[in-house]
Amino acid sequence: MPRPWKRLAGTSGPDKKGLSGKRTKTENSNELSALVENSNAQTTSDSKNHGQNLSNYWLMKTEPESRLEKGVDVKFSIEDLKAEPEQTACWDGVRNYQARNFLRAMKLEDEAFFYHSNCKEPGIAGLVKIVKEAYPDHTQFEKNSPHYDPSSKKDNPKWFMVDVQLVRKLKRFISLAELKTYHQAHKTSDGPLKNMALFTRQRLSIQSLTQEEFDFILHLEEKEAN
DNA sequence: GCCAACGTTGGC
DNA sequence: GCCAACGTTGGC
Repeated sequence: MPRPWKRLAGTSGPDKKGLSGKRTKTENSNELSALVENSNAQTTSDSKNHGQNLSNYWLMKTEPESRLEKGVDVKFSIEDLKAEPEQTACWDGVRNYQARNFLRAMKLEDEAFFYHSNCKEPGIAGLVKIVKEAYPDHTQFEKNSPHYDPSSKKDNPKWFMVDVQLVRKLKRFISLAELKTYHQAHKTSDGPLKNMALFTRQRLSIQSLTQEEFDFILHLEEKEAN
């Protein structure tokens, strides 16, 4: 899959409109995954939201260090997001169906962890929220974009993006190494991170989290780093 | 529709 | 920079 990064919001004026997410407190992520996972559905199956207002939780990977792809720097760190107008950016460049389907399942105000990948210190740097639901990713039509997709047609776009806004940086950086320690421990203790997608769906750039996973990770910022 | 070859992701 | 994991492609 393509990279997760995104790039500026400038090109796409974020707007807001709204709705709320859903999520039942049971296995959400699993059921959500089941709904969303492999379908290539094109139409925006308008949200399967039974009128609940439960939120979904996500993890979105981005590369905080410079790397050129087709001559274009794909770097996008939490500091880059912070520097954007309204601290908002569009999340372009996702070129994997499963990740795309998650993007399309995101609802306004859903929260996501902002994850730094492919870098010196991988891990969760901050919290963002969805401020614009899925709409076509314009970079798929741009020949000079590293994410140009000649097979995608304007009247039937393949790839989508959302806009995210910084909520805040976490009080401390939560490294992949730390999360992995918990993941390993939880596999035997039946703890909240035992099935975390970061470890079980290694290469997925957009992942969904259960409420338990989200809450557990968020509470880690209050503790000392291991 | 199988599956080998190939390309990408991303930690280390 | 290496390379394991795993998604995608395309021949058959």
